[in-house]
Amino acid sequence: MRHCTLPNEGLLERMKARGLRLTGQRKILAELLETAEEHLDAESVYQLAKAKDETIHRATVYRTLNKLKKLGLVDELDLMHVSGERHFYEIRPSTLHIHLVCTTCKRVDEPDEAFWDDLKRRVENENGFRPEVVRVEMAGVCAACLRKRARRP
Amino acid sequence: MRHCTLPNEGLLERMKARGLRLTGQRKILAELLETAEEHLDAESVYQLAKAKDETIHRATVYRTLNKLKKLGLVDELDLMHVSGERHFYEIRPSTLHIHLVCTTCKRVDEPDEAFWDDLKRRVENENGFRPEVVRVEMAGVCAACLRKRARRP
DNA sequence: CTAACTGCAAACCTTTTGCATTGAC
DNA sequence: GTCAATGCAAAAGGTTTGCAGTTAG
Repeated sequence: MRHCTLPNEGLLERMKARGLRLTGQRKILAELLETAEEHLDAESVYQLAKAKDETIHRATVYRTLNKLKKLGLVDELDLMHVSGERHFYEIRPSTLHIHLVCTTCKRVDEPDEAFWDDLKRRVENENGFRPEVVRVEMAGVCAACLRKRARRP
Repeated sequence: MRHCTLPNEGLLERMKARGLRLTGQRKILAELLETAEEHLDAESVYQLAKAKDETIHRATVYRTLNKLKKLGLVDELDLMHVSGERHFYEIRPSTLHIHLVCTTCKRVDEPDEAFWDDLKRRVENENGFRPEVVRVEMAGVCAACLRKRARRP
């Protein structure tokens, strides 16, 4: 299991391939999204970007995130509102997102994708629906918090 | 498979059980949420409510939806942004939500929950995570649109 | 060169809040 | 009667847009 660190090489390349111009601002934003250790909302992206380039503007962040979203290079998540109303952005890792959100410590983990094929096959067979992008979000209690809870009940 | 019509008796009763006062406005809102044929966003809820009671105010709709959300009686969904940025509300059917969103016709279906136990058991065994609320959203092509596509390729 | 992109500021839209009043229990 | 809930209006918050200047390709 990994903790939200996708070694997702080549967002910039994929942006270029889709015809986007690789401006300085976009290079910063792409790098931020690629190396993020946690899910970022628009404001966090803006703050981190501003730390690297004082002149970057909120509007640019919004415009870029929207563009990436429309191209399907980035996805917007609410993580079941466990952390309030914020919306988070992440590079689209594949066609599958699985997020385990701990309601106790707010940590988000992304488990391995072992059951993806089962899930997809079942939906295709039983419902005639052909899944293209799948999002699975579970809110619950993570292993660490379960252990803590067991120690101090 | 059903089409987003949950015979979900008793939202009002559950509200009362949680200590909420059953005002005229809340009765209208509860009925709307219970009988909705499709997922409603806040503005739609407001418009439908206004049709039944001219004096009802947006603030009341927001306050009520928030209250229901915090109590876990209602959930907020983005349905993978297939229909833009709108957020939808639905009565929490159980701890499990499965939505199949067709990217072609925008229809949302909710399949039967046969694989729920598998999914939960696997996450619990493989990741030590205890799921409490599970949301599965799939964007793809529904059976009807696949058939249409097959006829006119 | 030129179309795409940016910064800026204003506009926009959705949601929240303070306050006086109303109404459920 | 009391406290929660409402309507109203104003504020807040987050996001988008028009425009003029800049820059990647």
